[in-house]
Amino acid sequence: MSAILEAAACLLEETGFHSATTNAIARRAGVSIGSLYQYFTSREDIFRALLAEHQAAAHACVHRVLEPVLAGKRGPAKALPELLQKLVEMHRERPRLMRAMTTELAHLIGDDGRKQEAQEMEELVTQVAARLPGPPGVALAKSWMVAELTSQVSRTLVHEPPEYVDPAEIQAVFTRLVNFLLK
Amino acid sequence: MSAILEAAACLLEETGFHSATTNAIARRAGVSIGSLYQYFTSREDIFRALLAEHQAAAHACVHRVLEPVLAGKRGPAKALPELLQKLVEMHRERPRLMRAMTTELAHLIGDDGRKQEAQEMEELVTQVAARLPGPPGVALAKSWMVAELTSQVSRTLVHEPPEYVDPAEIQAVFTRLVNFLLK
Amino acid sequence: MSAILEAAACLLEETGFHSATTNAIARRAGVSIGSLYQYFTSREDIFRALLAEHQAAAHACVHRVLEPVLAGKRGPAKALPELLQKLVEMHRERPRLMRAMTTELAHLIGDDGRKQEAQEMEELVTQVAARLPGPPGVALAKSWMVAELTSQVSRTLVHEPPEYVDPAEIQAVFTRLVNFLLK
Amino acid sequence: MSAILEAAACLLEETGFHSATTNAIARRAGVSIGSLYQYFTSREDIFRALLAEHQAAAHACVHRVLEPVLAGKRGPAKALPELLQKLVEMHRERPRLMRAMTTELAHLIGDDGRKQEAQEMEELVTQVAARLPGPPGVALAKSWMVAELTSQVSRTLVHEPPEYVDPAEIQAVFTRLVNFLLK
DNA sequence: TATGAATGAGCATTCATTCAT
DNA sequence: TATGAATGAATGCTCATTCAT
Repeated sequence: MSAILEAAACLLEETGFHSATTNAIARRAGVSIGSLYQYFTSREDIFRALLAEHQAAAHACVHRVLEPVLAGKRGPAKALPELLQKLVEMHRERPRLMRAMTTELAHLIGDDGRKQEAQEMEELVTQVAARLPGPPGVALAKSWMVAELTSQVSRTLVHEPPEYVDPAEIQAVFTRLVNFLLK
Repeated sequence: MSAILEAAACLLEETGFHSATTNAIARRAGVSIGSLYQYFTSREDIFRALLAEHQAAAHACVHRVLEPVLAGKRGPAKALPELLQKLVEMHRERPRLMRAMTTELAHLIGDDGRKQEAQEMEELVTQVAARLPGPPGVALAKSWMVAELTSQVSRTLVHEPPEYVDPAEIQAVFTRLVNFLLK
Repeated sequence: MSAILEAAACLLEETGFHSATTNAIARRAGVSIGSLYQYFTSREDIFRALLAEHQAAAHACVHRVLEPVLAGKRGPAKALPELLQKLVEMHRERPRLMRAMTTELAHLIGDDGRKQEAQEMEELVTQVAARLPGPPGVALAKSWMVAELTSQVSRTLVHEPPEYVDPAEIQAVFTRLVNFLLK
Repeated sequence: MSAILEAAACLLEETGFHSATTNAIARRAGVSIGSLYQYFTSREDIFRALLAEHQAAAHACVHRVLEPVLAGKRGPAKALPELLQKLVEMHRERPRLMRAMTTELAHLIGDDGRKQEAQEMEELVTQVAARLPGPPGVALAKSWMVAELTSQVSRTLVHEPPEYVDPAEIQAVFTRLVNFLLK
């Protein structure tokens, strides 16, 4: 099963979603298509599983960094630059695969998937907001904005790095921004 | 030709990329497939044209708002909240189509397309940065960050609006952020 | 009209029957497809005309050499080596075109075309046989055999020249053969 | 696989290359198009296989008759009339199919195929020539000429039989010719 | 007479999926 | 449980031909 997912991931990286046919995946995984269909109900199912795997990894990454914050043991303004760093590292592990997931597999995320992801984000955003001073509505907006910023910047930094901007300066500006919003 | 593009757009909105077959597009556009292939060299070509049309519209929108800024007649910190507003409006015009473009059509944007888009953004970011006080490297990073934030927030606000956050507060926070960075 | 035929011939030479589409022929000939269909009723019609043109040329070639023979002014055994030579020269003028005609256009020669060609050959074979000594049945068979041999050898000599055989020897053997049969 | 080839052969015989579509072949063979493409990579591939099958049969026929000649157990002048006879019989088995192969399928024989066929012929011609008296160059030319004559006459005798010539006389003339050249 | 945009029947081919072994 | 040959619906695309201008 994980062999199948890995095969799908490799083909995705190497030649794209289009040419990652079920037969190709099975061959690459060293199993028969019959077996492939014993573990996955359809081609989409395979890629959705891949997506879920990635999402889980991302969540683990986020939670690992944010746990001390949620536990009140660390200020969010301190943690977020580190989170950005960790997310960048995560994307950099298999950049082509990561990119393929957000471009070629984006259409597989149904409304359910989107809703679930939104809910998980809501939880985090809300909890961080709760630790912020000021009116709750404002804190929520700030927390949400930081979340958006972090995910967007981490992705862009890996997949469309702006060559004309110094990454260190981006980090610095990000840190100042986070301090401005979350203090 | 525009009838074909419109047909493709409608099908994309209604039933997705997958079912927007060339025959379906032609039928919807009221032309024969033969004619369709007189104007477009392939199915992909149609959708790439659609993408280009959208990109052009987005650029027009951005330039309209930013022109006074680039001309030195208006401060960027003032203009950006308005830009956010305009972008949101643009996305809201045909939200399903807009969404489909970034999910189902994302894989059609080749490296060339990405490069071109990056270049156009670089130009804008650089010009705005030039009007900012402080060291150029920092100004560049700030300008870039605002650009990322604006595009991300405008998209999310339309396609995954966080129900638990007050949009007005988001706008307010965005404005404060922009003031913080671009002043 | 001849411009169209020439265009068809060129495309046949250069890229084969398959890619010699009516539109390509018209473009190459510098006329519109509409005009093309004013002169020819169908694509096949064009190529059949080309074939007929070639056939006419071949017949002219044969008759030019054989006329003195039919007029009793020359012995067939003398004339045939010359005919072989002339046919080879004809094939060599545009070898690729000639070859394409016998491979790619062969299927366009319907039963009618075949019948007509056979008739024209019959006439010639019969007339030559009439000038031959011996029983008529035998003379006919000899004459026919020489005709077959000449057409086959002239074609092969140009299109599949056997590198391991000396062309001069082939000519010599051909001459001896003709002398053996037609004297 | 052979069912597919047989189906292709039948359709070729009955309605020609043009109407022998892949779907028609599959239907006639009693398999799905999917299966057809499991055994052959393309439509052309099917017909090329058919051609190869025929070529193999022809070679078997030739070798069967010529083997004693090559082994020195029989004179070539004796064997060739028999070879002509066998080739005629071969063509007569499925004349329409045979004819279709040389007209409708001729364009599928690429330069490689032609080269290979030429080589196989060279081998035979050379070996027969080696058994002939006289200078090698002349023997080669004689041997080649007989080969050309045999293939041409056998084909024509079946597909364009000259009604005005007595087949028996043709055979007789052929025999005398062969005796003249190969003795 | 010339034009060329429009037509659409028709074809080769793909690939997710099934099911008998 | 594993296999992989067989399936066939579905699709992108071509190109000879027409006809209004």
